Amino acid sequence: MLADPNLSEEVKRRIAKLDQIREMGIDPFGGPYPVDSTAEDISSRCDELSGTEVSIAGRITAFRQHGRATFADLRDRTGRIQIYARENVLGEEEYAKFVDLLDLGDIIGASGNVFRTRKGEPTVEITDWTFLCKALRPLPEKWHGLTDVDLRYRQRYVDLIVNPEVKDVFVKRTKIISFIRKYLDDRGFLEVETPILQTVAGGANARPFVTHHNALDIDVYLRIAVELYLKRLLVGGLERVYELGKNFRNEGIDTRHNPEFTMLEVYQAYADYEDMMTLCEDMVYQCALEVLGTSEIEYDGHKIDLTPPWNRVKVWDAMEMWAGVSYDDLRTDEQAEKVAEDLNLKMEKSPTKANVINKLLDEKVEPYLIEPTFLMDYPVEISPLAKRIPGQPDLTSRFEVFVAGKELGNAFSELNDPIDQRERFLQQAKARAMGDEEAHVFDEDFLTALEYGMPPAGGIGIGIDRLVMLFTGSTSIRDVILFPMMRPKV
RNA sequence: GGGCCAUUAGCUCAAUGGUAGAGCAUCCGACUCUUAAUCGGGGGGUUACAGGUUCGAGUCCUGUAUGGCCCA
Repeated sequence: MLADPNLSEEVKRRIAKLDQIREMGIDPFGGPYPVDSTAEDISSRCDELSGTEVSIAGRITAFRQHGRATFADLRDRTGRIQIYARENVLGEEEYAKFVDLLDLGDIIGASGNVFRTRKGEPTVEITDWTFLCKALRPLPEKWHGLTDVDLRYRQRYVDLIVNPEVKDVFVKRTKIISFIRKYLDDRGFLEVETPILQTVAGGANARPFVTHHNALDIDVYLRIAVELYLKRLLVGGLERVYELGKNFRNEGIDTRHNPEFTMLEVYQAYADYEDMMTLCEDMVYQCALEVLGTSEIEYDGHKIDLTPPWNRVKVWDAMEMWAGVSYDDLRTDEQAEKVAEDLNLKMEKSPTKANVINKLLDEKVEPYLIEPTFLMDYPVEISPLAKRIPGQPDLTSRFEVFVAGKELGNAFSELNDPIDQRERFLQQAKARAMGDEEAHVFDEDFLTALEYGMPPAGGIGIGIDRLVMLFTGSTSIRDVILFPMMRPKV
């Protein structure tokens, strides 16, 4: 940085100040500081603390100078507090240091006495202060903050400094995740960790990232789901397991997709997809009460009540209602092709029965599911890991759950018949051979596991980023991921 | 992948094809209860990048880069 000849005047000025500060025997980058209060403490207990000495630390975000007295804003993790420096309190020399050496963005430690100004503002009149870190770059404008979305995502640290509401989103995110852990732990679920580097990336329709292990000299994939590993644990007798972690899918980036995202998967032996519906609606509802203090959320102009029970609609009923297509119209690939043509569907994949059904749901059904809704009983062709419904072998005990037109989760009664599972994998292999790169890969070891016997189970996957979007009113996934994927700047 | 839009001072934004500006930040001066403090004065620009048209381009054209929105 120091070698860069194109430094702005402001940065040059601040670098020059470093020497000045050091010459005075002060370390501009400080050390530990004995903090005993926070901005929030002082604001909320101002009258109680009035006249007592407090010690605080944080970043200076505004100055209001008045000659021989200066007000400044100091931000710490809890918020903003006003500090007041007066020449006749600090002495001429210390006050001059405060005015001349301190810049917006610097981090300081300060101690002084709490009081309330005439206008009622909780304030610390400082008697002593020290540099904890000199900032070499200036902060963005105080009023508009940083609005350039490109910069906000690339330099989230600046975004967090100047746009306080950004932090609120991520605090909520953390609370949501903590709540989910507690909810599941309390019900006897065991949190586990399964491989992120996998030699067979299964459990979902998606293209994986490929990397290479040098010592073994083999390509490995970053996981696209944890499903097949968690079900191996059901075989092993871990009857209630969950994993909360990153999945990676090699796909485009838009307002709903980031190549790495956070997923929750839960498996419960001796349960089925009905139990997963109950778990899903209850967990999300309780989570909203805990984190938001209400079960009513507002998202994208919609008022949505998360109170159970949520709507339950069968896929084929929804198809008839929204797309005007019935089960009998879509029995074969040939019929599917005709439907795609009649409805003028723009298919990016070949118009097979499975692809046309997916497309119809995507375009004609899902966007209209605003109230929390379980869309149930998916066709077997697009549900290769779900159990068939007894007496209706073309359908599976599977649901996807939608809120505000967005998919929040996917769940089913887990297929535990190893022979049927083998056939499903073979079907997927066929689709793969036909060029569908997102079709499931054949996993022989998973079949071996099933052959040892897996208890009947319900399983659910919930997209945590989507849930956080819903709870925070964010319309872009990038607003709920601290460091979203960005193309590198040259 | 396609279409549209954006990119100008550290930040937020202006500027009929004709001298690149404002607010905040910064610097100098005044000011001891301000809070977007106020008042006076100053400095700061490869107009994203590379070409082209033109007497003259921030502005028009072509391409590239990054981002956003919509479509697929």
